Parts: sequence; C-alpha cells; structure tokens
Amino acid sequence: MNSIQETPWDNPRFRNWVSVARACHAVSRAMGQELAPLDLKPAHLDLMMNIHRHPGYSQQEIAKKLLVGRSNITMLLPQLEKRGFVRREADEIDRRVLRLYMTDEGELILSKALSIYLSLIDRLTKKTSDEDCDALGRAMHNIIMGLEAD
Amino acid sequence: MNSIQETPWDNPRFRNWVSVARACHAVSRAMGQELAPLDLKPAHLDLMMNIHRHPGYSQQEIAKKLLVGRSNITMLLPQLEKRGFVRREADEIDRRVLRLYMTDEGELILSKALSIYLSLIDRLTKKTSDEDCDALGRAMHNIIMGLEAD
DNA sequence: ACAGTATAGTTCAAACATGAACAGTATTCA
DNA sequence: TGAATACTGTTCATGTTTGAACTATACTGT
Repeated sequence: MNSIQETPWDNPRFRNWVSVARACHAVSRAMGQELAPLDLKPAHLDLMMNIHRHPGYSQQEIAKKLLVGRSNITMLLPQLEKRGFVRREADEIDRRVLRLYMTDEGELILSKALSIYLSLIDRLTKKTSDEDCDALGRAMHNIIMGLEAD
Repeated sequence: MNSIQETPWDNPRFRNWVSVARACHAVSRAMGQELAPLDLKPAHLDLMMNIHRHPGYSQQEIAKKLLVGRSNITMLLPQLEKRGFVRREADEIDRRVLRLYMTDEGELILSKALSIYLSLIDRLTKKTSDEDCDALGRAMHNIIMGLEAD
C-alpha cells in the first residue's frame, strides 16, 4: 500500500457521497419547480406520500418516518387540511393522538404529483442500468440502517 | 408484459430514489450533530469545501456550484469571515466581483470537519462494496448531468 | 462618448425549519 | 386514589433560505 491519502477527495466513498448529496439537492430543487403548477412544495409531497403509505399513523409516527420534528408536521398539516387533501382524526382510545388520512381529493393530487416525480426520476436514471439502480438502493438502505441504530 | 404498475413504489427506480433522498436527509442531520462541537453547520462546511476546491472563485460561481442563490452566500460568508476561516478579495480587473479564499485557520478547521465527515461516510458505507459505491457514483453523476442540461 | 443592457454582490421581507417550553392526556406504582 | 412521570400535539422565538428589488460596476452597439 503505497498510496497516501492526501485529501478526502482521494477517497472514492467520500467523493461518491458528495455526488449523492449534490444530486439530491439538485433533484429536490428541480422537483420544487415542477411541482409549482400544483402549488405544492416538496415537503408537502413527502408528507402526503407518507400518509398515503401509512394511513392512520399519528403525527408523531409520521414525523419520525420523515426525520423531522413534530412541530414541523404541525406547521405543514393545516395547509394540506385546508385544501382538503388530508384528514385528521382523533384517536378514540388515546385522546392525545391525531391520526392522519388522505382524502380522495388528496389522493388525486398526490397521484398527479407522483407522476411528475416519477417521470423526472425516470428521465434522470435513464442512463443507469437496473443493476446499478439496485446497487444504489442497497447502499442507501445500509446507510439508513446504520443511522437508525443511533 | 403482464405486470401492471399500480403505484410508483412498484417502480424500482422510484423506490431507490426515495431511499437516496431519505439517506441524504439522515446523513445531513447526523452531520449537523457531529459538527456541533466545531460550531459549524453543514451549510458552512459545504461552502468551505467548495472554496477549498476552487480557490479564487467568485461568490456567483460558488453559488452556482452549490446550487443556491447568491444571497445565500452573502449571508453565510460574514460568519466564516468573522471567524477568520475565509478571506474575500476584490478582483483587480472587475471591481464587482469578490474572490474567495480559505485562510490557514480555515483550512485547519476544514480538515477537522472533513475528518468527521469522512469517518461518518466510511462507517455508513462499510457494508457497501467498492463496486456498488462506484455504481452509485456513476448514477449520481448521470443525474447531475441530466439536470445541468436545464 | 453614451444610452441601454447585463452582471456581481447586498438588502430585505416572506417562507420555512427547528427546538424548547407548554397544556392536555395517559401511565405507573406506591 | 393520587403523585410523579411520560408522551402528544401546539406555540413561539430563533435561525436559515429564498427571490425580488436595489446599487454599483462593466459591457455593447451605435
């Protein structure tokens, strides 16, 4: 082993992660623009995606899934509720918790937003092989697991 | 082809990208905590990393690299300048532009921050093979290219 | 030369995210 | 039971990010 590591950029893992961060930022920015016609922000989409996938979750649980604070959910919800996309329902047993559900109208706009998202991702990963895509998914999964184990 | 695509989550590319976004968010959050002892935010680190890599770039050029607005740089810089990490130098020829340089002290704290960053990334990608890491880097590069072509 | 246009950096107000403190509700256990 | 503790969602102050004016400087074409 003669190769001396001068800078972190000599480390492929580091370089590659920097690319991930950049790509993520760029995609999120692009999505912001593409969602503008629906008057949705990426944060709203993220939230609705999670409610769609986990109907009946409490705000707490959704916050944990999204890796944001509870207050963030509290701030985001009224905007979606006012537009009739999301419904909050008090838990019968534990009266502290509010459970979240998509409305039909919510599902409708979500599907529109998702089709925008999907076509963006499809376009951007066109040059990436299925195998590489899967490798990517595995790597990310490992990272997420590594971080969940605080 | 009998497989009907019910939801975007049936699409591996979509699912994998969602993982990328989650991992990115999680890592950025973790970095925020790990950088706290240095009293640096991820945004500061990003900025210093870019100045280090591109000394003499104007604020405009750095902003473009970072995919943020010029005003963001304007707001971020004074904090780093006050602490003596970054130096702004007026361009002799075009007196509108300010060119950015790291100071020695800046390089010092940057190297500390980078070693934290690097060890986090190393830890999180420990289970990922070199090949998968490279596949990931390629995929991200393609995405970035795809977006730069507005 | 000079009027018109373009660019760099700054300022400012508005949108957004965050965490600490809070009020209300549940749980625990003596 | 009831006191202590823990948890849920909200509020609020703080810090960040953003884009639209704005100022100052440079460029362009006549």
